[in-house]
Amino acid sequence: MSDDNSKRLTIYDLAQLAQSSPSTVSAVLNGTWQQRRISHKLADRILALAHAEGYSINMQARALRRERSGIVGMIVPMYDNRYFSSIAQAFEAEARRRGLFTIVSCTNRDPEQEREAARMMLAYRVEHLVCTGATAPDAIAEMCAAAGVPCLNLDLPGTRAPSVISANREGALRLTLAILDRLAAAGKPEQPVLFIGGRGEDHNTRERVMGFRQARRSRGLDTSDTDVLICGYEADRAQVAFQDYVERLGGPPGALFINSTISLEGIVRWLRLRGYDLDAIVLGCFDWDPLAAAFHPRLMMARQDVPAMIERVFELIDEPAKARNRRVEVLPTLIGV
Amino acid sequence: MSDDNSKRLTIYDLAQLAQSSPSTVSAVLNGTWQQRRISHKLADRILALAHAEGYSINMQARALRRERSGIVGMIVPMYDNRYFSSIAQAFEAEARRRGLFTIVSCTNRDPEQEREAARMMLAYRVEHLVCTGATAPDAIAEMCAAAGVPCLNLDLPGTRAPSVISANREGALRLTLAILDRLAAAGKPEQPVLFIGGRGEDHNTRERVMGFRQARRSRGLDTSDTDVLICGYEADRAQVAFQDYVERLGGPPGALFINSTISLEGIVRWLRLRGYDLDAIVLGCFDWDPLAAAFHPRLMMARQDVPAMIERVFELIDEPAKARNRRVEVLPTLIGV
DNA sequence: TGGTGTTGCACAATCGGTTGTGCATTTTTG
DNA sequence: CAAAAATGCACAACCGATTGTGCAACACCA
Repeated sequence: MSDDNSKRLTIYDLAQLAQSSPSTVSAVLNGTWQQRRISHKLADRILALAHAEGYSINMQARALRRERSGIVGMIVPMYDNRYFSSIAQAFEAEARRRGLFTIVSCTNRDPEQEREAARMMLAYRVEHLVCTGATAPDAIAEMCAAAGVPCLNLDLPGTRAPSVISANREGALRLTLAILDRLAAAGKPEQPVLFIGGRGEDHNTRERVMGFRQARRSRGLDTSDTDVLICGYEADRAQVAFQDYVERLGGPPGALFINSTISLEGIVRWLRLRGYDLDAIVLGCFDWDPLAAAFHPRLMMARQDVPAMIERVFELIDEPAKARNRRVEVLPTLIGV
Repeated sequence: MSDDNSKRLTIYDLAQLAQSSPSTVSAVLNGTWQQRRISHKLADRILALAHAEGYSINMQARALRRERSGIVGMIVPMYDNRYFSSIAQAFEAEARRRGLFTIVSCTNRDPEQEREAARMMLAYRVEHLVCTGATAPDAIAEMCAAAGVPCLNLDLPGTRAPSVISANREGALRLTLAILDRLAAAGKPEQPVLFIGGRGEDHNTRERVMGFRQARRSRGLDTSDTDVLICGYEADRAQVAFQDYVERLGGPPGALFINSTISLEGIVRWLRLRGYDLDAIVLGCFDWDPLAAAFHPRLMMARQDVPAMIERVFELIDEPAKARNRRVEVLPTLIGV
């Protein structure tokens, strides 16, 4: 190890130590030395020296000169949720495989924070920006367009950028059918089924409601507006809305289509605290959580296929031409049916 | 908006447009223009121009010249876990408040990936590096030391860097006491209590086992080695180890101290699939998950105090002198007791 | 032996901000 | 009204890597 008495080692320092030139050192260290006809001997010497002295390249300098940062950015609403965190994790893993460095920002579903995060990412000259669960994806898409940076939406449709989303309608349809089957098997096919959770402005929620209604219609059931509670995702909201519903109905519905694990939390908490037997109610949740599955094996879940979605994202990244405002849908898989 | 016909706008372009000089533009844009006695009028004109043209600073250039990146790095083993993801989220939020940009890497508890992530972070010239749940924290600390970058450990003690950890022993002691109380209240104080999950090389696990034993000793109970199953954290491992234990014992123990929500997943899955009533077993878990709480209100959990831990981390960052290999412990809070 | 080709490397410009310094103007002071 | 001080800005040298280009030295061929 070198003495770190003052500054970090640069290629100029190495050049001096190796009695060579900065350009040669640079070529050796970035692997282009063969093209530059640097002798094997000198290359070895420089590599050994760099290693011995603990040289670390300065990525800012490289990025500046190359006019390529090697960074991809991702904006997520939050981490502490199995869905978004697995998205971030899968994205980072795939980016790493491609030699790209990932930066992720968490914007709490706040449009202002989203804009600010996008601004920073563009300032760091990300080569691609992927937005997940943003509230204002088009604003970000426009910033990216102005900067000439390709932008993708994940889990949300944007009008101004290509997007990869779950097949929300089809997934919801299948989940609903599974719920109805379970209800019929339990001998109570006529009991009410409640759709709860999500937001009205949210495209995913709207699609899922449509799938829900469509599935019921295919079974000859009509869906009253009072059986669709779009109360927000938050656990507490869902809990309050559900309690209202149960009080109006005089008891819990026969089955529930719960639109996210967050809402599931509120519903289950309420049911358990009131002493209801979860096994007596058919539960389906659009989204997946392994702990929920462990606690309630009969819980049906539409698990969004994160690995496949990330794969599609990179396919769109690879072929920007093909991507032109396309929308790719990925079918979630049903768990516990 | 400008025509983005070719490249991104630079301060040189702005200087030309404003009939001024790059240094003036730079000063105006980074807020030091008053010190440089730039007139208010000119500053306003340049700001308006920059805004109109959608100028975005190049952080690589700034970082290179300033020799300060404004970036802090964090290494976590994984995201898709409530504990680590909330750590990442809290860290990013606090860093943002301080005008720092955060980059997080997820290294899957793999020492090689950890080294690689640290190397990259140092190449990006992070100003601080915080390691959480790393398997080889000291290796990273040494890399940082060689680079002259302050390094902190979070949730793990390192010998070569200051660290912030949960008060594992005290937390485990309190959780165990709560478990024993619950067991006594259920009228079966003599039933076996099993400690399960975690890794032997893991400092946190060792401390928690000590707290567990200590609590039992304080109640006059001895702890047999067969009642401590250090089988790894993974759900499947815990499940298999637990099944073995139950088969040896001829039935489930009266109570369980489960060392992580990951292990909890395996245990609960097994119990439920075998048809056991969770309410008949006293369950305590070192770590917290809101969905688990919803499904099983009587589950006791030691919730690690992430906000407080992050606060301590930044205190150590602020006062490097004070930090000198200190170890700060933060008491987890008991949920559901 | 002179010309051509190849090998092996160094030079210097460049990426886009930052910042110490210098120098005209203008204003203030005695 | 001259000297001193303040104002307002531009110049140019960086930061550390990349890369087009140039040019010795040597090999090869006729």
